Amino acid sequence: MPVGTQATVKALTPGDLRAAGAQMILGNTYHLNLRPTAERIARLGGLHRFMSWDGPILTDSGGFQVFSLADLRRVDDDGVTFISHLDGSTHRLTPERSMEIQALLGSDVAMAFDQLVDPGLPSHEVEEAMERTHRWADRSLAARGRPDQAVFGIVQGGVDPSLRRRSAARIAGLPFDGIAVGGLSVGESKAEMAATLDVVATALGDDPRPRYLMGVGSPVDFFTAVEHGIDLFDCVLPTRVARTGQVWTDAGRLNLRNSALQDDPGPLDPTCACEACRNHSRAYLAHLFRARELLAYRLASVHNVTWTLELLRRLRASLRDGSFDTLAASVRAAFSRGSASTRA
RNA sequence: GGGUAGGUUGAGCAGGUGGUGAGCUCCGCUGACUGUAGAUCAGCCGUCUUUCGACUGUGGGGGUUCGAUUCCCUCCCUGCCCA
Repeated sequence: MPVGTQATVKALTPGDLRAAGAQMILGNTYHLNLRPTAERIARLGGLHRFMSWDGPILTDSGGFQVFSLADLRRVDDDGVTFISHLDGSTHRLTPERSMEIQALLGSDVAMAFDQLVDPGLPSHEVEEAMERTHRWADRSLAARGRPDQAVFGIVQGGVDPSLRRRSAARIAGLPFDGIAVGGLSVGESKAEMAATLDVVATALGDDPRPRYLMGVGSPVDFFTAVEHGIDLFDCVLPTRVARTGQVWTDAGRLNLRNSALQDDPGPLDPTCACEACRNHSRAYLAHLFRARELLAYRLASVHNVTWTLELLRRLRASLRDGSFDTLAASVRAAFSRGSASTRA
C-alpha cells in the first residue's frame, strides 16, 4: 500500500496510482481528523469519494503519531491527548474515537488504536505500552462502527521475544479480520526485525488471517518479511525517497542529484515501463531536481511506486515458480551497496 | 576631467576605526530517510592533512610600524553624480 496520509499519495493522482498498479492505499486517522476533519470528509461522501480513489483504503489509527509526535502528546490509560502541530489546539484520541473517525472516513480496513514505542526503551516501558495496546485492542473491537469495515489488530512488544510471543497470542485470540505487526522499522537492526518476525510467525502458527507488517519497507525488507509469512505492507519510502531525489532500480538505488547523472541519456531503469522510464532520461530527472521543478517529484514518485509494486509482483510470481531465493539474492546484492550512480 | 561610493574565500553579503578576518546565505558535492509535522534533513564546501592541526587569504604595488583589512603614497577595476 502506497501511503497517502493526507488523502493523497504525495505528488500522485489516483490515475498515476492505478497506472502504477496500486491495489490498495493507506490513509491516516490523526492527520485527516485534524484537517479537513473526519466529519467534513463524511459529509462529502467519505474518503473514497473525497480523494477520488475507488480502490480499497486502509486507515492507520493514529497509533504511529503517538510515536512520531512524541513531543506533542501525553499518553494515559484511557487514550492520548495531542497538541496539534498545525495550530496548537488539543485533540483527544481514544480507541473509541479512533474507530469512530475511521468509520466516518469509511475506510475498508480500520486499524486498532495502539501505542508504538521505541524498542530501545527500558523493557518495563515497552511492556507497559504493549499491555495498554492489548486493552485498547479490546476497546477498538468493541467500538467498531460499521459491519462492512474490516478491523486489524496490532501486535506490539518491541524486540523482546517473550513480549512479542505474548502479544501475538493475545491479539490473535481476538476476532480481528487481520493481524498486524507494529513497532518495527523504527530504528532497530535488520537482525532484530527478522528475529521478531520469526517469533511472531511461530506464535501465529497456521492462523489463516492476513498478516500485515506496518511501515515496511525497503526493497530488501520485503523479502525478509515474506520469508516470515507477511502478506501486506505499507511504506512511505517509495514516495518520500522519490521526493528527496532517490529512485530504486534493479541495479540498486540511484541518487538523482549526483552530478554524474547530468549527462546520462538512459532511463532510470531500462526494464521499467513507468511513465518516467518510457519518456525521460536520467539527465532530465537530474535537471528537474536541480531546478526544483515540480515534475521531478511526480516522475520520481511514479517510478518508485511502479517499480516497487512491480517488484512485489515479481516476488509473488517467484513464490509460485520457486525462484524466490534467486530474486531475493539479486535484490539484496543490488541494495547492499551504495548509490548505483556513485559506485566505481 | 571633477566628485562620490565601493573592490572580502564560485556568487551575494557580514565583519573588521593598528593586536590572530575561514562567519552567514546561495550555488556546488555527498549522504540519510521505513504505520509521512519531511518537495525534508545532515555533513562538507580556500590549500595541505583521514583526524588533530598547519598554512594562505581583505583589488595590485610600495611605505610607516614590533605588528596593517585598518594609517600613508600610487596604480587598476566597478557603480552613481557633475562637466
